[in-house]
Amino acid sequence: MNISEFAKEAGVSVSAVSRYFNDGYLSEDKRAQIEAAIERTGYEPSRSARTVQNKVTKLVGVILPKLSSESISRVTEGISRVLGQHGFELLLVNTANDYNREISSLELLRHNRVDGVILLASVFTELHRTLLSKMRVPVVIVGQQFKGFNCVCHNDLGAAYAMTSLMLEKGAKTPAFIGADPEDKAAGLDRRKGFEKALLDHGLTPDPRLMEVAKFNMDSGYEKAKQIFSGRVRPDCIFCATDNIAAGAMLYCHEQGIRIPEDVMIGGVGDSRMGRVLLTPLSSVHLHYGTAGEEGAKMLLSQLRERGSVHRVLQLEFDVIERESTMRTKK
Amino acid sequence: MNISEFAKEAGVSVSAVSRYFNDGYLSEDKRAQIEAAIERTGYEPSRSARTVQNKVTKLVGVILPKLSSESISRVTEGISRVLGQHGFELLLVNTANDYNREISSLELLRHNRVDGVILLASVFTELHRTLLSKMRVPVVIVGQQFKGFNCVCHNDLGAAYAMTSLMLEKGAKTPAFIGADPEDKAAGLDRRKGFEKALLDHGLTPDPRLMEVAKFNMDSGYEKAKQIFSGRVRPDCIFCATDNIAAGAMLYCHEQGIRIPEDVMIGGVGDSRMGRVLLTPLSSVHLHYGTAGEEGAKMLLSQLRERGSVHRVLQLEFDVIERESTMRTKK
DNA sequence: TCAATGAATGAAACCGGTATCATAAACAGT
DNA sequence: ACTGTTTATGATACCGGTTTCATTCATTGA
Repeated sequence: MNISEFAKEAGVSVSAVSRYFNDGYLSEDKRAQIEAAIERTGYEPSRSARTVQNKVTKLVGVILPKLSSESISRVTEGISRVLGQHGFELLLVNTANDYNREISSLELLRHNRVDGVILLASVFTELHRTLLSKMRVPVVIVGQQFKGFNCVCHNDLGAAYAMTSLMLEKGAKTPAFIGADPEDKAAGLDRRKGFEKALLDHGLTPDPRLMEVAKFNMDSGYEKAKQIFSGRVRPDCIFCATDNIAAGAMLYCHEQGIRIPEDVMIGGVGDSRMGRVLLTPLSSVHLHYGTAGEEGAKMLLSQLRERGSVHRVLQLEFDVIERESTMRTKK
Repeated sequence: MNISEFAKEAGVSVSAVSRYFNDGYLSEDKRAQIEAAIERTGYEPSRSARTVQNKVTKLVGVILPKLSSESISRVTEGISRVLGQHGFELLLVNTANDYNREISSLELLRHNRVDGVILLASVFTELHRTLLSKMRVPVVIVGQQFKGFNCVCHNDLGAAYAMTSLMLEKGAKTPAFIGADPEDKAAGLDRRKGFEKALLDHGLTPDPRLMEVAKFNMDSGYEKAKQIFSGRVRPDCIFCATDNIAAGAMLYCHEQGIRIPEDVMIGGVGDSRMGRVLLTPLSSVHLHYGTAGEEGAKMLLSQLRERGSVHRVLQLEFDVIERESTMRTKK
């Protein structure tokens, strides 16, 4: 059923129906007639037809590298919470960590289809910059800081610094590091910088033999821990850039009979649910993923209200959560 | 830029441009002219305008109760994989376990906006049936079996039966059960039935004092384990309807010095990543969540091709994964 | 009493596309 | 040369809405 059929059914003009759905001048009786007709027929105006005219889709594109990650799903949940409250829906694009798909989905959303975009990317390139600045709709980046764009990010450096310091202050002298791809500025580079800064501030020098780069999963953490422990220098604590990596490292230690925290302390970042039930409960840094999603969504909404307003960067702080894996008594 | 401006820019007629994007008769030179003009201007036809005409949105609505669950995110990943390959995108609706939002999102997607719907619901009511049968677009239900509709589900009963049997065959005589809401037919009711059937087939009778219903999280599993162990009858194995519940139960046992698997075996369902790194690695049943999502998407695509084809139900099988938590030697 | 104001109304133009249609040109068959 | 078929083309109606516009009608103020 289209608007003119419906108008006939309701005994009013097409314009009146349109006004009903768009808050125009309309007498009470017509309003009532239309409401009654809706009750009878279940009529609902076509979204696409409306969009042709007023350019509003009430849809926000969310581009993410994968779904089955606790941090990402928490962010997305935050996004959907806030956008839902404002009558927006989510167009989800899962790039499956594929650089090309990330680029092509940006292309896809460039003109069309969505009112705004929230991007959860890990690695940013020049092509990103080019595409992002060509976007016709507002964009907010969550989880990374990218100059010249609206961002909601975490204090990754501070988080790594805090966790490393915690271990150093418990007496660790030969700290190891298992990090993530440094191309990923937040989880890779900044967390490494935080680790290194903590060492320097405590009178230690980072030892490259005790520093490894892992992938974002447990198995990789396991492998890198193995590599570190097969070297000459034996670490007495390991800072891992993510909880998943830490879990892998912990698994290796348990297998080898290396005691946690007596022989080696382990600290992670992310405060994942898993960390609490690990072989040894894992000390970690809680990042406010849900809040990041919510704030990202709010930022997008405000951009939607006043286009071209100044770019803002919101950095969220963190909480250190200490559990058994760093609970040494000695100072 | 709209189609007529673009047509002028390319030096061809509006019809030619439309034909270019819709595979009609078109000479090679015009095709080339249009391609060149696209290169210059970056023109792309408006989705909404096309939709008004041909009623196709290339959008599939996915309704789910939450995002931050491993099983759900794996299913969704499977869905997005298959739909993406066929040029569809996902309109995600997160109902946050809110019954009303589930209903209202079905209403929302009823006429408009999407070409099809994939529903991951936990509890089905009569209202669901009414709404679902009123849908103008094809619907596929994933994770539950709901008579008269297209479904992709797991063999929940078989999975529970297999895991329980595994423990019984290792000599367990007083099995306990921590299940989920029986309103949830798949994870609640069927898994309980599987447990009970395994007992009966092994000459045992289910003992209501050893059966509890938990929420879908660790804390609840912890509480219910506590409740069971504070009763008179002490179990020698616990079958838990989900890995999360099992993790909570395990946590309680460790705290109380109850040894796993020596004093009590524990088995779960879902084969979550967490299970592998628990205090005691957890035996579980692997359900093919990713495949379920993929098959659901394929089922929807085939419905989209031939509307009104017969309803089908696809039940996926499972794999029992044995880990330490049930590794007793004695028969 | 009469102009001015503002609410209410429907016809028609318009949004940005697609589909239909009549027509032209090119080619083959006889 | 004449007809029939295929390819190619642009004007135009149409999809289902919104918005503009001129017009009517009821108030209000002077």
